[in-house]
Amino acid sequence: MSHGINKAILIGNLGADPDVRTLPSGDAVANISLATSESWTDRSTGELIERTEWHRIALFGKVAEIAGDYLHKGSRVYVEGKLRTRKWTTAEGHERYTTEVIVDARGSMQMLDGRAVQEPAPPPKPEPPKPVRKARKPKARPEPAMTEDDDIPF
Amino acid sequence: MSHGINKAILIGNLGADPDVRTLPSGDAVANISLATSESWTDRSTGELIERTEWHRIALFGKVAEIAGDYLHKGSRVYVEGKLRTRKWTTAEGHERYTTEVIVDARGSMQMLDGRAVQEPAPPPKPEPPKPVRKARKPKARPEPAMTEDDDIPF
Amino acid sequence: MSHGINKAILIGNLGADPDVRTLPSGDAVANISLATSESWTDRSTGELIERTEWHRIALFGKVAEIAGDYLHKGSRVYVEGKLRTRKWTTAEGHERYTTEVIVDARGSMQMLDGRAVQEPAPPPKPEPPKPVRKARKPKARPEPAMTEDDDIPF
Amino acid sequence: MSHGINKAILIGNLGADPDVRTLPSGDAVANISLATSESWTDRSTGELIERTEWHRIALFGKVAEIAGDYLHKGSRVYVEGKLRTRKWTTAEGHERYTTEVIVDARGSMQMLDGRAVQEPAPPPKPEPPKPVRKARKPKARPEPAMTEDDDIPF
DNA sequence: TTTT
DNA sequence: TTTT
Repeated sequence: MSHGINKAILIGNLGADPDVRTLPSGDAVANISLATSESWTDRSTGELIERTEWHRIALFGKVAEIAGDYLHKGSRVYVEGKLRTRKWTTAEGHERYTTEVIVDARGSMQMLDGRAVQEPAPPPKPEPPKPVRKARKPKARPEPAMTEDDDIPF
Repeated sequence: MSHGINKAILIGNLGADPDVRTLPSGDAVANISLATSESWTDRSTGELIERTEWHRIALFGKVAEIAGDYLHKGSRVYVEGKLRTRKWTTAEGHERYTTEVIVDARGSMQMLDGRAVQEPAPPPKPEPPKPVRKARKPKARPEPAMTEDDDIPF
Repeated sequence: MSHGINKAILIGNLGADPDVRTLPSGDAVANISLATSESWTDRSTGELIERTEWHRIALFGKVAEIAGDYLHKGSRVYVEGKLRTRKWTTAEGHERYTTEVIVDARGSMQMLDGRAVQEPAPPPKPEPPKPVRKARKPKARPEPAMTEDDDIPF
Repeated sequence: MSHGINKAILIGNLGADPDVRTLPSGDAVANISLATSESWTDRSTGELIERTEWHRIALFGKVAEIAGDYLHKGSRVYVEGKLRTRKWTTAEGHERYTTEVIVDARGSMQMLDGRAVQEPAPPPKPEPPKPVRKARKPKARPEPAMTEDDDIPF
């Protein structure tokens, strides 16, 4: 029952370790800062220009736990989510707006670094929460066994 | 030579007529405010919730001109671009950040309303041969009348 | 636990009414043929060229029911799904491969036509019975109640 | 002037080295076979299922040359292009259809392997700026030396 | 500020 | 035919 599409697709590297917290509901939230960059050659000078863009990403639920467990500063990830601009208040009481990419059960995150454990694509779920509490400790998890038996058309 | 993907895909409605300006370079810039909305049923109350998200879009060049010529308040559009957060200064001299979706020659915009002239032709490309046919010059045609006797493989 | 991204995003018009069936499991499957087109000006002749591409889409579950209820020949839709190439056998016993865009609970479909609800379809023509289910008559659904006073940043 | 969106976004691994050819026009074409996979846990048996999908990709022009120079069997890549189903004829004179993802100047390809490196990042900070700086000319053979020491605000 |  |  929604009209409209709101989608962001990013591939970039984390500027710092994820900031993981647990909501009162028990759900995890992970905030990460992701850098994407593009470069081009200046037409007049001929020099190569590079520009880096920083994105604020907020992951919720299962994907937040995975982020907390496996991502770290420098990690390269694929992220798919939706844009959300939220209002917040500075310490001085001033209102500010920040735009983030929200990755919940409808979105997805995938690690693109060498070795990594990802996540099964879970079905739809409603919405992301808000209030935040404390961080949680990352835990090392074993690699899951994989099976296969594909039909290969080509 | 860029590493990273920075992509936003939106379908929504304009909250107001486009604000079109001309840069010193002569290029056009169109700013639009786009609403996307999503809705879901609250699990506890069972009531239908709707949430609207507003996006700032900045179109450049040819696509900005098209926006200025054909879009208006209420128009539904598809927009593909990249995220960019830029710093600006308030009248009081305070710094602020705003995130926008930039639609330039690498991005695209398409009108989804009834009648319409859509997107500018894509950049140079070495296309492979294909079943091709001529089409009439556009210029405000009535309805897309999307039925044809194209060769349908299935 | 998946590595890789497999995503297709299409906006186009249906070449025919959806073909809706019910699986033994009771789940619905809707097959639609979707046309997307692109056009460009030939560099040498200067004439406008248009090319139409036809896509086979298979929708599953809830979205298949919606397709059956509201889509018809000519409908414009947004579709997001994954590519799948499947093997099938011709009446003569020859193997063939067909690539489709699969839209399941992880994908999405959205109608882009003005009014979602179309007029009742014409009476069915005499045809041999099959595991085919007629698309249900469009039922007028209640307008989603507007709630929420979204915080509007701009 | 095109109406419709036809987009495919894939991240996967090459099943074999690229097949690169030169068209009569002098343009390069590279064909690659890309595997994406998804996995899930079977609800009844509880076992982990994995399914691999193979995609045929045809790259044209500059991106085809890059593919030929740097990609090889096993390479992980991001690919964005459009779907195209083309007719061809078997040695026995039978018609067949094959769907491919076409990556031309409007599409894009990015290598996700090896040294697509991250760098030592500076300490975190509150707000997202956006620096622009020069980067060195890329060299043309060995490895795409995709690395930089971006200034990271977080 | 949009739209359904 | 890839990868984890």
